[in-house]
Amino acid sequence: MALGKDYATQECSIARALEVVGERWTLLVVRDAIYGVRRYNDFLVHLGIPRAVLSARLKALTEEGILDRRRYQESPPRDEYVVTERGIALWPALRALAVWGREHFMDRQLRAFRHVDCGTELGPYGECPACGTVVPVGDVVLVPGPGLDPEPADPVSRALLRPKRLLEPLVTESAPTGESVQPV
Amino acid sequence: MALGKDYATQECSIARALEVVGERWTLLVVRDAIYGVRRYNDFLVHLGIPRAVLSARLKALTEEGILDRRRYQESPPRDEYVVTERGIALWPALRALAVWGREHFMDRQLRAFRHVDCGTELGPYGECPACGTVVPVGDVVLVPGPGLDPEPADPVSRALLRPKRLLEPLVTESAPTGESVQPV
DNA sequence: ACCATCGGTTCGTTCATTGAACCAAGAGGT
DNA sequence: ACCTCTTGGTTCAATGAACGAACCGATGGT
Repeated sequence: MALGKDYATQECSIARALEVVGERWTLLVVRDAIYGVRRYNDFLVHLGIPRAVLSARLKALTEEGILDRRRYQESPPRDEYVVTERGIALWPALRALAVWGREHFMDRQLRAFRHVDCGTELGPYGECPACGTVVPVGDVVLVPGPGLDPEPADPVSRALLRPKRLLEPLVTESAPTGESVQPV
Repeated sequence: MALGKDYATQECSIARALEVVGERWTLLVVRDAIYGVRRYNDFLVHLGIPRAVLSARLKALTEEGILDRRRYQESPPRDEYVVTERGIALWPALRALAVWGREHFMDRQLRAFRHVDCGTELGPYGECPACGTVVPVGDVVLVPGPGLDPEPADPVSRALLRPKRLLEPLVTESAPTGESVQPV
């Protein structure tokens, strides 16, 4: 989708990749999908993305085989978007971007990624320094760091305040009406 | 530049990175800079990018410390854009994108990256399988593969038909060599 | 004097993004 | 039956970015 008209003249697999995931928001959608976000509304509130753009991105990512749209209940028919192997394969690229962004543009660490087997923080290539192996995405735990807003507005960010294994579906506390919260 | 307005709400180093290099064309400019492209006109013809967009990207990348603009001759005053350490640090991300793009969307291999010391093709994380070390970008050779157009239109693509060490300034047919310029 | 090159800027058109409004199919309560 | 809420969208006018062609200015060559 990403403007194939021009990138197509490039004989380069980087350009080819960017045609697929180079558009605005796209990589953030994939990131969220790997974090376990699956529902339209969760993407919406977590990303703060316009609805029309989200619909377009989900559609394109599904067509490219990066997300898989599937029915998760029939009663009111509802679909969820689950990241595929092809989408999971973007993890090294996302991780490299995260390492670069943190190294060069962030003053504090927001989150860390740890190997679920031993708790060791992953190295720059997604490997576990203790075990000496590349850790599969499903064996990575996302743990919140000290620099994170302790009371974010959207339920997805709140769910991510607790350690979260990647790829596992995210459960948000969907509380429709009044209940106990807010000690100021 | 890259739409900080919205991504800024994201507490995430991936989003932060994409604010800097997530705009259209930006990562391809960085790729070319790592390949050794330094001159405005070489970027222009190799990327097929509109001049106004190229000017904006070079300016933004320079301001972010990813490129360094420096005078390489005085007679007609001419500047070149040289990739900095911060830009070189994007190499793992570019490489991960290239691996993903080739794996999932390309039928043939266009180029290969080899370790200059031993000629071994790099592994997915930019490591040399033979030497067992991560290869610094300056020790990588870009070699053309079989699927490449043998007679491309622009001089930059033609120059890249021969093996080319990364980071070394690219010399095109018409351009004189910048002999006095030495990296640090 | 004339033309070419390099590195841009300017400008009108086209295309994508944005945000607000609207829509529709259940589900649940009264 | 009726009203209302939730979920997952679509539509639309306004804005902003990208595109491509034209133009510009400094310099060098003939």
